[in-house]
Amino acid sequence: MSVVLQRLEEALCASGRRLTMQRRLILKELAEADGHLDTVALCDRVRVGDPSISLATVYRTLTVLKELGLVEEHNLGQERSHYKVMLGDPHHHFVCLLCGKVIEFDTPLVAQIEQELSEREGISVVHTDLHATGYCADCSRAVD
Amino acid sequence: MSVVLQRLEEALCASGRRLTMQRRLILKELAEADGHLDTVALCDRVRVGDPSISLATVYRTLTVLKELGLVEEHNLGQERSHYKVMLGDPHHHFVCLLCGKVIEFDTPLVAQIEQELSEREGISVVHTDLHATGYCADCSRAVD
DNA sequence: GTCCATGCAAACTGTTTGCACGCGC
DNA sequence: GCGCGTGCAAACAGTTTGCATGGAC
Repeated sequence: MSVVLQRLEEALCASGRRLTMQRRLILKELAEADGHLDTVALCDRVRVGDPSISLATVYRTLTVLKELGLVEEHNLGQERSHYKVMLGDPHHHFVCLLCGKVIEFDTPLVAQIEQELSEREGISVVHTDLHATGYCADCSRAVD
Repeated sequence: MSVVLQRLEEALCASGRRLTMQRRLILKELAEADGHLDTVALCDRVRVGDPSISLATVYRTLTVLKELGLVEEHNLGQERSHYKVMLGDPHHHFVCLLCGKVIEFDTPLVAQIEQELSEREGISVVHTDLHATGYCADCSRAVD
């Protein structure tokens, strides 16, 4: 069992909520997903373990996880919301305007911006979210 | 008539689309709104000028404006999408978590990030939106 | 045994679309 | 006059919720 899954389960129990089989499966898939999952994709993967799990349960579990700050919801311009486990390094997103592909990246320049901003404005930056849009390599070629 | 409104109307005409009364009203409200507007707020304001304008028209017009790159859609975690006119220099936002104050800023580092990202991933970045949160100078002092 | 969590289906909300009419060009 | 743009209402998609049952504690 991965350490991420373990931490998710512990946090859920610590909040006084019950660790049901459905939640266990949902946490497992979230922990194993390396990228973002939307609600339907998550539900599909969870149903491999138990086909009777309903989409409503997935939504309710995600709501709980958001409340606990264990998971982050992103609206990247697509039809459905995407969710990602927040344990791990912060990162940013590039979304292709044509095919919707999401590329995650991180760069020390963001920290540099935060520092510059803090000094210039006398503010205290807690979190920075960078969202780039454009055309991915494949779609750039297709346009030519 | 503001220069922003004028540029919006010109851009719409230049794209070969018709400048109807409804679109005129929608562009006017978008140009006058200093902050972000969601679809319903925009429709309400437009209906002051003409109560018969439908929400569908607002959505259709916003879709056109998005296609032309005149307006940007933001999903800031709220129920509805927000839209903002994109004319003028690009800039980014810092929002104070306590008092809600918004500080607009720009930094060459963002362009640097775009370039780095383009080269590393082989992508073509069209637009980058940076959204920082934290505590403004006043609120930082209040917390101490 | 208590009561939270679930499955189901229906309700809800934001957004899109089909259609006939009307207006910009 | 042609054809895009509009209003209306219905359709749609994602998400939430009411209710009775079942399982975690």
